[in-house]
Amino acid sequence: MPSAKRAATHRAPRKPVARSPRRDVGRPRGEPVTEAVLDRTLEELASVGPAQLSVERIARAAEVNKTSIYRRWPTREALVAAALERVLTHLSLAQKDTGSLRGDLLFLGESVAGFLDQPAGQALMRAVFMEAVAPSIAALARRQLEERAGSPAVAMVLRARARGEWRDDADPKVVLSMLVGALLHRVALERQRPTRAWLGGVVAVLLRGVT
Amino acid sequence: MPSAKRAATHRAPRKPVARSPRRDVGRPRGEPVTEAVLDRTLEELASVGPAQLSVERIARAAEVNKTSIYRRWPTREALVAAALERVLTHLSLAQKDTGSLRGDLLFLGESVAGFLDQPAGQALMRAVFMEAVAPSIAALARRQLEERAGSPAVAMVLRARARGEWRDDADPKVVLSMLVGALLHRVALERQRPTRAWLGGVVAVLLRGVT
DNA sequence: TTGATTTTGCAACTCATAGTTGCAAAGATA
DNA sequence: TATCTTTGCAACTATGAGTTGCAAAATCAA
Repeated sequence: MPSAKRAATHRAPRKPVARSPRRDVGRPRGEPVTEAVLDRTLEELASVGPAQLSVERIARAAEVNKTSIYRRWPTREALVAAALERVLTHLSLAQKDTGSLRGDLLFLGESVAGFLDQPAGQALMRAVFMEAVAPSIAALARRQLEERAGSPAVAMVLRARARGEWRDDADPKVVLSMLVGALLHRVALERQRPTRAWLGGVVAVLLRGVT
Repeated sequence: MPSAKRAATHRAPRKPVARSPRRDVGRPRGEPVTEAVLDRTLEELASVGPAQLSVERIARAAEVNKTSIYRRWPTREALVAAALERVLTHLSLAQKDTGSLRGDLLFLGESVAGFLDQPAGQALMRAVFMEAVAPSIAALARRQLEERAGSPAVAMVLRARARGEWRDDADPKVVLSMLVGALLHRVALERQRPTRAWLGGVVAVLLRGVT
């Protein structure tokens, strides 16, 4: 029974103000716990969605006590936000200079499609489309996505422009939103796999539209 | 205190089997109640999203007792499904023969954009992107959307083909998904209004890609 | 007007889950 | 070994989903 909340007996406390805990002593905070919980959260998010997500179920699945979750993240929303934030910070869309705009577009499309196929991608997509999960995290997601997806895309367009494959009046952001949007339509609305043949059709239209 | 659950005193009941209630007598089921509840449900769905949707709050907002809701729809999911189903059955995308493919595409795009601007459109979009709301209704939504959006689109493509504005190897469904997908990207991800200028940029790329 | 029939509001329940609290035990450092 | 922090555990409160029984209201038919 250490450190009664006031030690009301004798010897006044050294520091009556709330001191911040020092992190170099004591049992270390288990990284596996944090990781396991966030992983499970993502899986729940991807499978049942944010509406049916249950902290107690996550705790059971991660083999961790519920209190250990609430000690790290104050609310369910914060937990979801943390899980999504981790996805976002680890997100990096691959880019490659294939030598042709067609090749670059195909590569980018397959990269996005691959991400949307993972639990993290599913979870993120749902979160972004539902402001309600957590407005702040949805905003962050939009910012990060724009940033991460933006720079490879800009580079791609610059290369294409140098090769004379990109007309001046075609807005890169519009074209990118058409590619990604078509993928969203295919995956989330039609619930069909974005096959190579399908992606080829999209890229063909974009190519003619842009050169 | 009428109709004790068995009338255990005298005179055996005429029909011991459970008879279905006849609908031509008694107090009629209030249509305003149903309408108000579904309207409020859509608003809730559009504003706070399916995750935070509360039946009790809907009941308060619709000025109806909670039990009256549960007597019509057995669960929260069923309520959401009913609200969305009503949207779907009332959904009809306007179509118009403007005389040119560019005009037709612009009109279709603005029609979709207008729908996405309403609460019903917001609610539907969220539901479709979250299988978790109700798998069955999400599936229905996809089917209906394809059906409703498909036929105007097919007519549009036929007209364009007759005018020689549509090349044979361009898949109409792909092009449609690019248009709608770009709109989704713009509205849900970028959270920006699909202005006429922006829509013009999309249509310009599509036009060149398709002719 | 009365009786039969159905819907509605109301209040009181059960149950699951979000979130909290106090304490003892488990690890870690010095 | 002494100190410190994290963890598990059990018990708690609060809220909202979904249920139930009953009285009042509304409708039609005799």
